[in-house]
Amino acid sequence: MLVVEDEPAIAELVALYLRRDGFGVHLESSGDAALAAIRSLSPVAVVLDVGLPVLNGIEVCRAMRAAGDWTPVLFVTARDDEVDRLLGLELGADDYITKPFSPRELALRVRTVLRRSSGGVSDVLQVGSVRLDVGERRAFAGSDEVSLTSTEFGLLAYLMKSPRQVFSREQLLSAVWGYSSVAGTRTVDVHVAQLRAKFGASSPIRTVRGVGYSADAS
Amino acid sequence: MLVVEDEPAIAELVALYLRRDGFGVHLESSGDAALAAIRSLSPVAVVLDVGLPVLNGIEVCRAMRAAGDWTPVLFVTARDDEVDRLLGLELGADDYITKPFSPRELALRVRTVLRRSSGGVSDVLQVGSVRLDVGERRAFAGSDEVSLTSTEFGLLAYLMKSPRQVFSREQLLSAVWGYSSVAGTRTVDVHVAQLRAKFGASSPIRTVRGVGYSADAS
DNA sequence: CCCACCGATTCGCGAAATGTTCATGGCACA
DNA sequence: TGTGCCATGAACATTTCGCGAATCGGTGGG
Repeated sequence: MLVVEDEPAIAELVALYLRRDGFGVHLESSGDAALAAIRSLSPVAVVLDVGLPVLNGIEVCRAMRAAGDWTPVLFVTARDDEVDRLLGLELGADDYITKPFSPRELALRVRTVLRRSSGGVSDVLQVGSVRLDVGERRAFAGSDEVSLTSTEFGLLAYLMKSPRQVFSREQLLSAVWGYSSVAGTRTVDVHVAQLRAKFGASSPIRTVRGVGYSADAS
Repeated sequence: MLVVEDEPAIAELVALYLRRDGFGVHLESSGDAALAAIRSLSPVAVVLDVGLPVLNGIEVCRAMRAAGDWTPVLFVTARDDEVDRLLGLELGADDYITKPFSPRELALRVRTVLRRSSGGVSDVLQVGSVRLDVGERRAFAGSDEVSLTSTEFGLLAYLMKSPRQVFSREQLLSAVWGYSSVAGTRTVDVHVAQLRAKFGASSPIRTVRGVGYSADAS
């Protein structure tokens, strides 16, 4: 997954959410660097800001297509009038999203674009007997479905994306709740408790005293 | 394969994608030239822009049908209300797609149209006990027919094309209402409520709080 | 054995998302 | 031109969820 965006703050935020959804993310800030990266990295999809300086997103996409590269592209546009330009010309895109967007929305669209272009592979996470279908937003304990809220799902998904890796409460807050969150670190505990209650004995969340939590089979 | 489109940029792009899919593509930019080309080339299918100057797409199709030519036609329309006109006129259209469209989507539909016209298979979507005949635009709950408006049908069909996949309200608006739609996201809710009311207990629409909706059996 | 610290759990409030109803206005069709 | 259907958004009802505070439990060090 390649993200091309010249505003570092936005780029970081987007990367954060995509990584949380299990994508390997590489960042670029200019059009020509993007083209080089696309050639060398062969990403599964490209998130492309239209308003790049010098070589803009549309031109990058056109160059890719002209070179025979059909990697899925998702455009990010700043304003509605840019949308109109998109509408007329660049049908080479697979989807677009308008700023300001919620990172969650972006991640959803990326998955949709990938599913459309690659024939319906939905990404499934599994740790122990717990299974998470990210595309369908469903959770299972063995064969029983467990109903999770949005936050619970995001938290569990983030942990399960990196099994056995330990995350601090602060890490989890910024990753799952976002940078602008005002929630206290105790809130993480509450949701962990909630998850454990819902999964019972098969709960995959391990406490690492003095450090944080991790998703683990045992 | 004949593509009739008066905007050169779009025509070129569409041709690019169709050729990539192995079709031989011929381009025309006006209605009367299209009719001549159809007679002389006998294409396997025609991609026809509704908004052509002078002789528009609908008239071209009507002329073809009147002349006994039942070559599959895929309409490209700029707006949803044109869709209604298409359906109301009950032309021999085999499918339609709204601008702006993803070229991938177009290629997909062309293949579907060709398959249908050669094998006579009408595509039917089914989730749980709800069945949607896309070709005839009819909906059924079990064996009972349910009467849907065109917006309701479009929404339900889009959801059922990707069962269990979750779509945000924004995604649904883009896909069903069109990119240039100005409708608010709550409008989606209203139509979901309509569909649920019409299908009652067998409603296939699942709410995913904080994310959106999906079509689902359970 | 006691104390301090950390984590687990419960509870209630406030906020946000969703469901539903209704009035308006536009558009197609007669 | 009149009629009726339907999309739309506002308004209201309802449910759900996030969050912090308080309490309880457990663990390890002194």
